[in-house]
This record gives sequence, structure tokens and C-alpha cells, in this order.
Amino acid sequence: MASRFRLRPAQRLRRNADFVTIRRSGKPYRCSFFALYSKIRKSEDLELTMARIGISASKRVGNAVERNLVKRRFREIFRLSQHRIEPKADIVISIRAPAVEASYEELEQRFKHALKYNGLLRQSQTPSARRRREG
RNA sequence: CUUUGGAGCCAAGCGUUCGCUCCGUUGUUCUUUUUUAUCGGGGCGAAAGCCUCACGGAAUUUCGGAGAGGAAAGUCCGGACGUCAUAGGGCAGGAUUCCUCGCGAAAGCGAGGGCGUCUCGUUUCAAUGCGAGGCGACGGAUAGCGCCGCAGAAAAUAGGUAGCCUUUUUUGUUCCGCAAUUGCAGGACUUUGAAGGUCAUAGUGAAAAGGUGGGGUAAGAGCCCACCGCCGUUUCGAGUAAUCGAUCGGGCAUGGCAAGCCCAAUCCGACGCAAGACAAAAUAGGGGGCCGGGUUGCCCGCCCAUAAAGCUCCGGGUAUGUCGCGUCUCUUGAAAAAGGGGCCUGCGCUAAUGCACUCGAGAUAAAUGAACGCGUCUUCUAAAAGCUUCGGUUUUCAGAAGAACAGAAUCCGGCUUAUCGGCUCCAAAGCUAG
RNA sequence: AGCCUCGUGGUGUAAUGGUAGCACUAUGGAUUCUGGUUCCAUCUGUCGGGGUUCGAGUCCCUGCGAGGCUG
Repeated sequence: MASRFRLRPAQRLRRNADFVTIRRSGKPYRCSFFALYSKIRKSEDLELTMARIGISASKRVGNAVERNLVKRRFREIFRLSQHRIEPKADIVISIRAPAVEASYEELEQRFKHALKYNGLLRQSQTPSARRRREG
């Protein structure tokens, strides 16, 4: 299991209530590309062992093709960096219009900075272990 | 060969690594019950319950298969399908509109023809005729209502402002005749007013009440005539028809606008998959209103209900899952559902019925992606070489940028809009060579 | 996804098919020692395209934009 990075349906936020609560009471991080809200789940929820993400793109971002492209890029970024994220974290990303023009590398850099800013990085993980997994 | 136009087709390729959705398949683990409904088999047990196994479900895993469009878009039309306790009638509302034929379930599309209009060429003094091309939401303006600003005399059953003409009145000039300084009578011109005739003429306007020519008249006028135009339930002929031609009649009545209201003909029940169905959860039945409620916006009619319920508003609560989600049929099954086959498309074989391959998305905070590499095309920049009529042009190499419009959401048929390019065919024009 | 409504100066809002107005704002000037108030003048517009009509803000078609409703 540890040799691959999957993105299961259990790792995605699918309820409107989750979006509302995280957006209302989560910790915000804002930049020109997106706004990130994060919240650490309580320890009672033992079934969920992984971080969850939900991506929201309104119609102001662009047409359907552009919205889907940005959402796919953020899913890919989350998938490839999920081992570094606190497992009890719930993340909601609201995409803003300039993200359509941004490249994949820019989005990845901003996302990692947002993780560090909100304190969502996993403490026990080391960079050497990450390199071993990718190899 | 180039350019333009039309029609049709495609929607940039390959490889590696990782990833997503669905289906089938191989294992593993958990679950098989709390609520609702009578609900699998076996064992223990008085019962509650416990253990175990199958079907099923969930998570994960092996292998294999499939996975956005010509417009998926806009939601402009038409259907399928579902619901409304039937869908009947009338009114209202909406859609369509030259004729014929073809395709289609319908919308719509295509071909041909007719008519109108515009442009060009040609003919004619001109009107007009002929030819080519473009455009046309192209039924009806003698069914009715309404509107036609400004300008202009007048804008719609014609009327009469100026002007013209006749009669009469007044003023003046002049001519002629008679008597002879002056007067009388008459004619012509002019001026003022009145009555009448008339609309050819009018610095307008989008449009001026048939046009041109001639006769006629006091002046004029379809008042009359010729030609052209117009109208007609005249007749004849051609054509399936729209319509056209000839003839006869009518002196002309009938301005334009129906993408103003409207009239005629034909058609349309309403709402839309967030339609709706099932299951579960929550509320534990609060307060106000209607006595009826539903069926189409309204009326009739119909259906349900008759004092309990129903409907509606406010407040509170829940806002989750499955189906609907190609379609038909067969089998299994009580049902739900599952499985198989056909329908569709392309190609091959057979004389044919047929046979074989393929049968292509069902996501639901919404799946097709990310990274790297190779090659192709276009543009730009820089360099080298060849040809040159010194304007340029061709080839090679390097670098950079770009490779469209755009993402299924119940499905299908059209319409419209967006779109980098590539290929094939047809037509026209130009250039070069034979 | 389905359905509905609306686009007029910078803003708000009028206009039976017949010269596109009103108020606020902005700019300039006058008044004042200065500012405000007041007065005068100016600027700025029918969402784009096509059609019907003599003539479209209005009527019709089509696109664009904005807003809303339906669980």
C-alpha cells in the first residue's frame, strides 16, 4: 500500500455540510490563485485515517474546461504530497480566477507553502523517506 | 500550380512512469443486523441471543476490457419518457403560411418551379423587353380597427391654399365708332371684391389618388382616343398547382404598414428527470387562513371529499441512499432484480434466408489527467549555401512561441453560435508548360 | 441540468414606431476673503449584429452579459 499514492473516494469531501463547516470554522490561507481552509478532525473519527480534500471552483473562474483542468491539477498535487500531510486534516480549496493562467509548478509551490502556513505537515515524516517512496 | 466558393470527412501522433470512473474476473478481510416489512439454511437455547455457512453488501487486491463532442455549448424548436384521479367543449394564448415533389415521427431540410425586388450587361428617345447573379417570415390591405411625426396647399370616404378660367363689381390705361373741347356705347389689358368652374401647374415628402402622347375645353379633367399599367365569380388556352398568355368587360373604384391589433387555414392539455418512484431519517402533529380541493390561464363540464380530512401560508425539522439513466424481448424469480440475445454501425462471405467480428460513458463537489521524451506542422529570430530580372525566392541547421473551439449530466432529431488546421470531390478565374 | 426575467450617460429612472429626456454625479465658470449653498454652461447613453418599416430605444431573429427560481 505504501508504494503508491492513491486518491480514493474516501479521501474526497462529498457532503455539502462538510464544505460549509470547514469553510466557516477552518483556518484560512489566501493567495491570488486560491483560498485554502483547513481543519483538524477530532480524534473520535477513527475510521478515517487519511487527509481529505475538497475543491470548489465557481463559474467566475472560467468555463467548464478551465475549471476541470484546475481541479485536476489540484487533485494531482494533493495525491503526490498526501504522505506529508497530517492524516486528520480536512482541506477545502476555493479556486480563484488567476489560477487558470498559472502553471502546474506555480500551483504546487503555492500549495506547499499553504500547507506549511497552516501547520498541516506531518512531523514524523522525513524527506529521505519521501525520496525512497518515489524511487 | 495558385486563389475563391460549395459539399463531405477528421478533430495531432507515438512511447515510458504514476493516477481516475465503470464492468467482468482472482484472492483476502469485515459484515449477514439496530430501526421498518412476516422473511435464507444449519447448530445451541425456554426465550433473548450466540456460533457457522451461502446469496448479497463494503473495503482492498490480481488480470483483462471500455471510457466526452462536432458542436457535448446556447436552450431556439420538435419528439420520446414521466407525473398530474383523463386529456371533453368553449374562450384566451402560442406556432406555422407562394406551388409541386422527395426525406422525416414531428420540427425541419433538400430539389424544381412561380411571383416580387435589387445589381450588372444589353435593347429602346424613354417606358419596357431580354440575359446573368443576389435577396425574399412570399396567405389576406374591397372583413374591420389603428397609425402615417417634420415638411407640405393637401397624408387618405379626398379636400381646395396659391394659381388658371368664366360671370359680375370697382380703378386706371389704351384702341375704335358716333356726336365733336367732352360725353356715350363697345373691345383689349390691368387692379379690388363677390359668385362659380377646375386641379393640368406647386422649392415638400418615403409615399401626392394611374403614366406617356394626342384630341378637346373658357380653363381643365379618363372628359374622349391610342399604347402601357390596373381591376374583374367574362370566356378560352397552357400547366398537377402556384401562375402565365390571349380575349371580353370596367375609365380606374383598389396609397403604405399585418416582424401594429387582426382575419383565414392547419396544429398545440399542462409541467418538466431538481419530472417522478421506492426506501430510510426527522418532526409527534405548533399557529393563521380556506370551507371545498384537483383538473389548463378563465368558464362550463368532470373527478375526489363530505365535517373528518384536504389545500395553502408562517415557524420548526430533515434535506440521505437506490432507481429513473440506451430500448425491446426471452429465461430465472413472488417481487425487486440478475443473466443471455437482438435492435445500431462498418466490412467480408453466400443465389438467398442468413453467418462471423464489433456493439463504444453512466459520473453525481461530478471520472479521460500529470510528468518526461521522440517526431510532425505553423509563425518569428539569427546564420550558411544556391538562383536572381537585385524586388526577392529555395534549401539546411539552431533557438523561442504556438497547435483551435471547447467537457456528457435522461435520451434522440434539427436550428443557431464558437472553431487552429488537415484531407477528398465539384465549379469558376488566373498563371506556366506541352 | 431544467426554467424564467432584465439590459437606456458614471448612478438611478422616463419615453402611444416620429428630434432620447429628468435627477444626482463629474468638469469649467460666476457669486464668496476661502469653502459650502445657489446660478450658468459643458461632457457622457439606447449591450453587439442582422432584418421589417419612409423611419426602430420600442417590432422580429440571433448572439453577449447580468440576475433569479426549482432538491
